[in-house]
Amino acid sequence: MKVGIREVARAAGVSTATVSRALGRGPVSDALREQVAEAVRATGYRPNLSARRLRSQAAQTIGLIVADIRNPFFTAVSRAVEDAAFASGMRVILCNTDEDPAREAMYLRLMEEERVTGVIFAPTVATTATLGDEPLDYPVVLIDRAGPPGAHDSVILDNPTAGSALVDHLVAGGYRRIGGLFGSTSSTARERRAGYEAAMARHGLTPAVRAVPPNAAAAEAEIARWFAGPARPEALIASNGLILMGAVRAARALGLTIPGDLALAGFDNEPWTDLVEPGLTVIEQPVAEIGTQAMRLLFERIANPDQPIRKVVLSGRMVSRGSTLAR
Amino acid sequence: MKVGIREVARAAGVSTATVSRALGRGPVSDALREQVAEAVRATGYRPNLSARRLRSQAAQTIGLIVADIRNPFFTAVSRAVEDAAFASGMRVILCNTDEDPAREAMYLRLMEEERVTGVIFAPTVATTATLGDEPLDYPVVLIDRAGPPGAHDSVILDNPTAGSALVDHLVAGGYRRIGGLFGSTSSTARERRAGYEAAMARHGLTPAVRAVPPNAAAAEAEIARWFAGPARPEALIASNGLILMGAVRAARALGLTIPGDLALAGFDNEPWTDLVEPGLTVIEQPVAEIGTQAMRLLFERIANPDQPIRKVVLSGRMVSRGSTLAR
DNA sequence: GATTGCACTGAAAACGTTTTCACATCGATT
DNA sequence: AATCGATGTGAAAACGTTTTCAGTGCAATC
Repeated sequence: MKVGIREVARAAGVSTATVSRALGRGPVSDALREQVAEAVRATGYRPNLSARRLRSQAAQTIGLIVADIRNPFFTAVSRAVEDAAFASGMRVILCNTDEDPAREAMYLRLMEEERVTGVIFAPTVATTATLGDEPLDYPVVLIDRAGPPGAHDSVILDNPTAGSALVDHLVAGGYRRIGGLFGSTSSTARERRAGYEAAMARHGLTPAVRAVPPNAAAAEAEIARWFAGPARPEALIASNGLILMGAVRAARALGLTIPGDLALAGFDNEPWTDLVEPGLTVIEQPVAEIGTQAMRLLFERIANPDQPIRKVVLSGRMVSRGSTLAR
Repeated sequence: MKVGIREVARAAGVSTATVSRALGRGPVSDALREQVAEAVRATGYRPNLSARRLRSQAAQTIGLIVADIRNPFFTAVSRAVEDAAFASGMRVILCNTDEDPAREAMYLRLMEEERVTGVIFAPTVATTATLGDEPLDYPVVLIDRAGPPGAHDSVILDNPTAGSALVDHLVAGGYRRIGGLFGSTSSTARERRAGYEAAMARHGLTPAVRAVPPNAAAAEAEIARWFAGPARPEALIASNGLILMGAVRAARALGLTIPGDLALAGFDNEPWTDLVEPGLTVIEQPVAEIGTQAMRLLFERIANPDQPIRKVVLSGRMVSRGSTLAR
């Protein structure tokens, strides 16, 4: 038999309004509050969250839209987001887009139908361009990837600086022909590439970049093609953890020693990067911080919808390991 | 201005009932169906899913409760679950318990309040014991970890066989003093341990097991203690990917060569296990299959609540690599 | 002693849908 | 020609809460 607030009210000898107030925070006398608590216990009542959401017009739900939860970067961020959400009594709906703009659009629409409290979103460049066009009816915080300036709050890494830092590090180690392998779908990759190119120019070196879909297999294949040609780099910078993994695989497959034949540096200080031999030099991203800051921005935006757009830029930390040993 | 089904009905010149039917699958003439579609387009109507859920008593939501999404095993499973869910028009709420029975209980209750369609759950042993006590009002499919027999559908690995297989493999390679490092919170670890012990007995060897919290740091520390003592194993079996990683770190820290000083084998064929030198011998779990099978079981249970309890046991696949090279 | 204000309570409306029920309409069957 | 069943439609009820509105009682104030 189904027990609703009605049955609780009857059991406690009060009105449903009083039950609702006793359960939430409403002005109820201590005596009645205790009666209601007892009635809840006796009846085994569980509030129906759909009904609550409908009436109170507060979904208490946030959407988290990322490329692929299996990317450890997003995994870590999502964990932080979920912790923050549940701590505030909110649910999280997780969506994987596989970097597909059509799926991004679909999920953005779905979030509208869910009447979500807000969305945390890592968009592809394609979607980024159209993001400002028609306003969504929920606040959005962009993570990892920047949107058109001034349209949405965002929390991202200082990508240009990080990209430059890797170049500087490699140059200091005596490397000159430094190639770059960057993801083709995110603004993040573009910014890292810009930092790479700026640093290369500053050092009087000619950049050599290739863009790939951000996954290990694509990166590995691209490097194989690259090394089949004449202009082989002596060092390689990978714009994220998946591409970096592809690079390691490619080096193994080609029989290249690291860093002797090819120095390697990249992004994302994933656990395996110091387990391979030699360890990989990476820019570590403050993954948990990105998630919690995104939630903070979201909550503050909700509390104060008209405040100016904010952009939190976090610094990466370079972790220097054997893969970029000075030659 | 807010647009509900009411406004659409007015725009289309029909009743709200007709709009509802035209949007769902109800008997509506083609002419009106087109009128409604046009009105929806014109008004920019988006259905309110909370209202729909409340009225139709179908949450179209499934809960996924795991220890920690950052464990690559759960990451992969969750991705498969989410793909299957969204393909069926369902939402997924992801919950991390950190192996804490209190949080498990909390989330199980929360799922009740969400009136979820069903739950996919990887419980700790502590919760497993009490799972049958009070019936939940949604169907549950257990993954990775078995519950009390006959209480819930489940999809798990053939853990005893997998555990035995690793022992057999090591014994065939000439190893005798084979230690086992097993997680302390899951029935899975227990089953793998049982397989390990059975195989050891069969080979006339004395087992040496230690239980640890299932994370890399704890495993590493335990191995350090182990090797500080007198009875050092010459091979080690780790009951999951995190513990295996801890084992590798410990070996590195202790300056042990693999497999010379210590052979290593474990579970979960994560990408990094063949990037370390030497590659690690592991039992690969069909992670995506586990997720999709779980969803299938869930859907079939919903369609037919009274069918007998089912248990899908999947086989692991041994991937033999350098870490268990014959001595 | 009447009035004000505060703290609490219940009846009923509201949230935005789907579903039930009743009723037309119409072609096919008796 | 009357009846039936199938099909399409609208009015209104229902889903389970929260919130509004209108009190009620009681202590404090004038």
